[in-house]
Amino acid sequence: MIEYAKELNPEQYRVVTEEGGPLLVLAGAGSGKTRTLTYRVAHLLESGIRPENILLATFTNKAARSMLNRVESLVQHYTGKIMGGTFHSISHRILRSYAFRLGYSSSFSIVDSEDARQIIGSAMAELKIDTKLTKFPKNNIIAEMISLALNTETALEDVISSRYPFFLHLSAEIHQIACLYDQKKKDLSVMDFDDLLANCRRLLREQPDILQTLSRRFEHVLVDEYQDTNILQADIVDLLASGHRNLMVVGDDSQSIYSFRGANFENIIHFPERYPDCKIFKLETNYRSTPEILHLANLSINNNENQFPKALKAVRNKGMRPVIVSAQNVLKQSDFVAQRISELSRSGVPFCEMAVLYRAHYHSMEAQMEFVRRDIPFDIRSGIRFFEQAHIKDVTSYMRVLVNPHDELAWRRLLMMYPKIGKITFEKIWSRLKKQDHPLETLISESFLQTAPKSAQNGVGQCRKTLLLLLALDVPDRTPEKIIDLLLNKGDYRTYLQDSYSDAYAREEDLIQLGNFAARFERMDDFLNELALLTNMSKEEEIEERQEDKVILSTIHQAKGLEWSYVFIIGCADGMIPLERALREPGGEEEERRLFYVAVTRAKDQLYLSYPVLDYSRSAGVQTLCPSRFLSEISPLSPQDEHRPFEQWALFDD
DNA sequence: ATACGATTTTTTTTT
DNA sequence: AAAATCGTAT
Repeated sequence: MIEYAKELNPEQYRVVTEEGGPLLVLAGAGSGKTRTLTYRVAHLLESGIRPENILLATFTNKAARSMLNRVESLVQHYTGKIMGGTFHSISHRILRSYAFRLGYSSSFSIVDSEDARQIIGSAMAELKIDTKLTKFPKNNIIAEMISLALNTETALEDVISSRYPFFLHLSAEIHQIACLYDQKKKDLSVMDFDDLLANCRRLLREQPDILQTLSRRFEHVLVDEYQDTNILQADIVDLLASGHRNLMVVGDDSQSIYSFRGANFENIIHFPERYPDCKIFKLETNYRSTPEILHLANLSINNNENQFPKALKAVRNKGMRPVIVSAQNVLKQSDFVAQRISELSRSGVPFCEMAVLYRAHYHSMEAQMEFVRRDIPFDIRSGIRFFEQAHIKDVTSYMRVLVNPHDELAWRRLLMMYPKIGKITFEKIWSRLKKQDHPLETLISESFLQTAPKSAQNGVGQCRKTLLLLLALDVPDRTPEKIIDLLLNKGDYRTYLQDSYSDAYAREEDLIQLGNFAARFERMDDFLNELALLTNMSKEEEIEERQEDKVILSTIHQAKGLEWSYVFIIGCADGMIPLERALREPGGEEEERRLFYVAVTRAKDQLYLSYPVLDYSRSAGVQTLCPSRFLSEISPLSPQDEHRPFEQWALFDD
């Protein structure tokens, strides 16, 4: 038996042991939110709820996994599985069973954003839209518009007029593209990320029997990071909880940082209106940070109008005041960070207790170089995601055509790797292939080779050879691991890698790791579908959960929910955070301030805020930067004042 | 006509 | 660093 009263504080204890019904938990940063949630699940299990009757929606799959692992170690013996994961992965699993009720094949596949962009691109080509004559938005911008319209439930026209007013005159064309995009997805039998949510909601809304089955199955619904849900996700939750109303949502409106993808923190603000009988709990004791760090965080977030009033209380002993460092330029800034990290390391702090956070990936470039130069071990949690890298997508496209020979996007990627096959030649080949019942067999037939476009025959021949090798594998042997091995050692992919990339060897290692990772899945199509939803983790995270002693470099977004003893926030200049571009969005400044708040509250012991005075960008040239408004607005006092929430360090040249 | 290499631009955040 | 664009070679 777990001794709840001993292991939890009174605030947490009440949440954990509260009966069912709608519950809203406002959990400030560092208040033990995850702990509360895990103990609540444990408590439900101990009170006799069966695991399969619990649904736990989290913001990342990793968060769900680690929470469920913790539950498992709390409650020793339980069998069955709790359904946990992101809304996307939960929706995905639901749709696997019921997509046929919406007219989809139950073997639909998931396209990631790159694939989605491709489809939109081909829709644009098909509509003969001239992207040259009039300045037409690029396909990724169109994708953004369509996605935002769906996730915020606004008409495409309204999204364009509020966020992309300069393209308003093109909204008719854009609308056409969106329709054709939808059509194409249906024809290809694929869903994009948004479709997963939209279709799941539609299923629950339109099919009362399914809603009944599912809402009876999930007797208790728990939602983490509720402030980052969008309307679709909130609706899905409401629907699933519509019978029993055992719904607990946990979140912190001050940490809502995903409005760019449709998250609406009003979901959490208006929760009490949607559930007038809900009970509201507040977790306001911060165990993480020193009072000095918390003071700075509180001062900053108080500049936001739109929020629940809250007062985070620090319980830790006094520590060091946060430090502001102004460096002449980005190089000096990374110099300082690296220098300080070395000093801390020499004084015995492990690297993994330190993190460098920034607003945008490209802010971290100089720091990366400096760390390499000084041999500081580090791990980057931003930039191109592991599963989205070209070589990963290359080898999985072989797997995709084996699983589904009608997968146009996979064929496209695969064929275009071969010499003399570009966009046009692919279209020619595909226009013949797609009419076939068995495209794979057709492509490897002798006769097809002869009728292929002359210049491409060599390429098609090579491709055919490789595919024949793959097909020679017995079906039980056709695992990702074996396929990767074969492509590298017998096929031509290793040569291709070496010809195309300077870091071919590192990419080869990635592929081996991918093979290991894939071994977790029983079926290859499961693996391929999950892949699209897993794109977010760095390889170490996802593939091998090894904890290494490395400094973490991360965007603030990816740092959500994590903590380190020593945190460096670089680029604390106006224009970098708040990012100039983000300020143009409605509500942009407040969202950026929340982002800053999230960054600051990651720190346990020491917080360093640095910014470069001079910055160079190709578009604007050399620019003088000011300290972030989030710093200047909380320090009206003179620099010498002892009551400033931070102290300022000067850098000296060596 | 097409592929492909060189050059230029362009960077938010992510399921 | 990657994508988009441009110019050249085939």
